[in-house]
Amino acid sequence: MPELPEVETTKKYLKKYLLNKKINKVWIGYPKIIKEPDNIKQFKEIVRGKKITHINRLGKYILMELNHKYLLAVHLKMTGNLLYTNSKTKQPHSHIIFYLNNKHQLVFSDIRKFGRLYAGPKKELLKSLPFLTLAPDALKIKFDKFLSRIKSKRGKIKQSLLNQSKIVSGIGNIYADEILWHTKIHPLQSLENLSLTQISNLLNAIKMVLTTALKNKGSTIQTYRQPDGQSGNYQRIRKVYARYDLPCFRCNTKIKVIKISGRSTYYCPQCQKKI
DNA sequence: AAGCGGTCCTGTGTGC
DNA sequence: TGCACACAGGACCGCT
Repeated sequence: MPELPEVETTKKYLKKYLLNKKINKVWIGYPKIIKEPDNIKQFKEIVRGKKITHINRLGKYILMELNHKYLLAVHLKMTGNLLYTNSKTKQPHSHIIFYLNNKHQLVFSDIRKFGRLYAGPKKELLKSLPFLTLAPDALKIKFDKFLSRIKSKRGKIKQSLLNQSKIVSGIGNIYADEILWHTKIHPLQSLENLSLTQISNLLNAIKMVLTTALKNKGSTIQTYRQPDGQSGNYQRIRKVYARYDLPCFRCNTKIKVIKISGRSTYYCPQCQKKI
């Protein structure tokens, strides 16, 4: 699933329903999901009996603060979901279940099992990888910082947007393509050749695309669901992602697809020219 | 520094 | 219909 808009949508929902709830019990069906600490007994000890005191987002991670002192962090990777339910029947692909003190459960489900959970003392966890190296949030960064980060790095724009520690954090494959289409920048454009105007347009497009996606509760291409099971809507208004051979909304040229570091990259060969 | 290919997994769609 | 293969919202790792 999930990039910043999907993670933020999930976070907002959880914040509404999970705050001040206590975790009574944890069920672990697939231990490899637990990345930190390395044994699941310790994981259960950290989490069990704790109250959820804050819920935040850091890049594509959801952070749940427990008793003001510990953190439970979740990365959904490609197909992970956090579902909030009071259903007694276990859904397929449920790997971790947190039983709460209000007859509800927080369920981590994930078809491909790439998602990961972390738990530990707050300060220590945030000082450890991968949290330590995350770039500023794509929705919060100011222009000066954005500019200086781009100017101090090299590489191609698409890969750079996907790299969570390079310029900003939160952008993934769908929104990188959407952002580049809106700014008319070719995905293989080098950072060093970006003009000041292009950099300014880029930041505006990042904020506009992510904010619009957020308003639409993210994109559901296949598996992303909000914690109540509902789909997002941004896929309906996307401009390029997964529109191979369809006409560009600006110029009618057929959308092309290429591979960039193994990821499908959609762009308009007419609007998005490389400099 | 940056860029690859491989890896972790399961499900779905396509073409023969 | 059956089967093989490519591909999917992410991100490490090891190598060049």
